[in-house]
Amino acid sequence: MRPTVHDIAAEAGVSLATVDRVLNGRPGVRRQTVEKVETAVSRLGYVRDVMAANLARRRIYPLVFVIPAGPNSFMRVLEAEIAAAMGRSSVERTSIRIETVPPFDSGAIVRVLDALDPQSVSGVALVATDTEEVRIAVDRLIDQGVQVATLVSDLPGSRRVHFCGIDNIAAGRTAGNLIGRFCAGRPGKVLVVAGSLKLSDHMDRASGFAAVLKSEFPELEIIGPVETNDDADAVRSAVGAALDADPHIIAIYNLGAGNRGLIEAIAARKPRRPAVIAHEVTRHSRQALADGVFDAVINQDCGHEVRSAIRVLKAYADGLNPLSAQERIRIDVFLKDNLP
Amino acid sequence: MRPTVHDIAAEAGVSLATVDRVLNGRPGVRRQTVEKVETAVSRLGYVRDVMAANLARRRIYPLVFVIPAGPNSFMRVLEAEIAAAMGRSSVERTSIRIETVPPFDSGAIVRVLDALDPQSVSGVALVATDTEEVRIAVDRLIDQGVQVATLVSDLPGSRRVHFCGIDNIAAGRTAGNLIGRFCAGRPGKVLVVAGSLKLSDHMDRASGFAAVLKSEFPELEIIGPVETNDDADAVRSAVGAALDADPHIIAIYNLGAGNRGLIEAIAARKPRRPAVIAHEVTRHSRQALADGVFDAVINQDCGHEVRSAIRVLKAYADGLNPLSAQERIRIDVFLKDNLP
DNA sequence: CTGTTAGCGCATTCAA
DNA sequence: TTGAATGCGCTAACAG
Repeated sequence: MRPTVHDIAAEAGVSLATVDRVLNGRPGVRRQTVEKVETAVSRLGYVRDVMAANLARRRIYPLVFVIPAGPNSFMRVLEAEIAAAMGRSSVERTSIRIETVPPFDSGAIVRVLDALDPQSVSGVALVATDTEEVRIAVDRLIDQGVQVATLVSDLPGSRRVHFCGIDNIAAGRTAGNLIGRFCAGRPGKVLVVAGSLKLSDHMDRASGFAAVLKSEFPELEIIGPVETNDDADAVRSAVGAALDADPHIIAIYNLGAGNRGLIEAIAARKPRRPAVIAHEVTRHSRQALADGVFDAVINQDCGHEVRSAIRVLKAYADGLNPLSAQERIRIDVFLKDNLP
Repeated sequence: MRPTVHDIAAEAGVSLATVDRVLNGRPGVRRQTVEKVETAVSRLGYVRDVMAANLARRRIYPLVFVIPAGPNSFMRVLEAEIAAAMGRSSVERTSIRIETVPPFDSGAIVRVLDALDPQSVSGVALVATDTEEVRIAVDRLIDQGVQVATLVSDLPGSRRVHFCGIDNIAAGRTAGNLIGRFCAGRPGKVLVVAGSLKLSDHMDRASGFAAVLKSEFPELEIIGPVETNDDADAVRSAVGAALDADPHIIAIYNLGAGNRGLIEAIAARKPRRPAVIAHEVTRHSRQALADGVFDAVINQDCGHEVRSAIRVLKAYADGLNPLSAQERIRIDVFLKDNLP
């Protein structure tokens, strides 16, 4: 039988309320008493029953997710995952709100962040654009006692408590490694397509990719990255133009969104067949894998990211820090055969 | 505010105890009353608070894991993950016991299964060998009301409630696809190494691999699978002999364990450098990826598998069925760059 | 600074 | 066949 607060109280010779105060780090207890309770705790090996605690506390965690609006399939999947989490909110004791903002619009993010009432929201998860004004807004929320985590794209230099996403440098390296092996020693050029270099995840992928090609596959030369703002039409014309202009392009790495445009540009230039790697499993990329248009897709499990964000935000709101192993998001590699 | 049993009781005009009886499907309630309660439930949209229920019930779930003993690194990692779960058992309300049995020994598995007291264990997870006697023992447990899930390797034809593992046919296909692309059209032979074809996961991988090579990479010819009982020394000599005997082997797929032997055999035959794919991230395979001896490792997250097994077994013990999306185990592909 | 007491939402005796 | 009362482990007023 594991020990309860009653056992601690008896062992320490104090009342339940005092035990509770110590356990929750509330003020109004003498040092002496605190220590008595703490020794009792460690002597009996007490661990609090979180479920009972939450039940008694009737605590709910008001959480806000700030994500880009627009047609980006990945972001829509992300939104669906957040919606799914809202469905579980009664059992997880959360109250989740989604705020969508125009993509790449730091000002809009800042406005949403600034409008938040720090009294009535315990945590915020946002897909950040990497700009100074967002950094300031995030740090201000932190100062107000709101827990903030970045989602998908990080905000380096800010004081966000956690980043729920993948190591994007490693993701870029992985893409580079795959492209290099798929080309198998054949020399040529690789077109790199990005959404926006104002996004730290895109920056990171580009640099990881370039590093691997330079050191391990020097026979491959990088063209780009060309910026498309994650717009499918822009991707289509950029890729089309590059392909038409340079017959030595034997591979393409799209490290941003707009896969639909990429697929169209390649389809229009059959039977030419570059090695292609893109990011995120969506309706389009899934189809492209099946059709043999894409060779591999690098993915982050956004369901996992959302669940992780919720766990992390709740934990920090309770003054605990989460177990890192559980919260690390994998860099998935999908071929057509191991698609989930 | 979400409705509670009190609200249901008031709405239906009955007492708490009656509501509870209906909710838990216990006998001793008139049809009339049952219906009154059920309409109240659906009208108010009541969902039971699982935490409060578990608190009141003081329920713990006695679980048994049956896994192979021996030096197989993957199994030792699996064991460590189970041990980690035991550490969480106070908060997860489980009581976990590990039973190790000699590898590939159906008789030993059956003995452990038969010795279980169905009254005092609510669920069993086992790494199954695919034989009739194990199937019978499992089905008998099921008949006795014990929930049984297979772990890592399935037991087709049995009535186990769940398989906690990957789709091994798809895993084999993935390996085939990667090997095919890494060879990039170059004709040659591929050596396939397996542990035991009495393991359904090994069988499945071999067939998936062969199917892809046949249909998509006909220029590659399969040698094997050679059986090694997952013994590293056996793998070393088998691979060494094959490599020495046939200079046309340009790739190796080890779909079983014993990676240490594989690494040694290849290292002894430098600078010959076949494309190599193996399974499971362990100390050895991790090092081999870093050294460039392995090109890719296909992995199943056994931490996820263990956690999933626990969730699933608990759910079935409560008469619920688990959410399939959360319980699907991914087929991970790791290069040296995206290793976790 | 410390203790008493009344719940949180649910399950479960024990009576009726 | 039904209901009243008690308690799970913990928190939070409210007193003292």
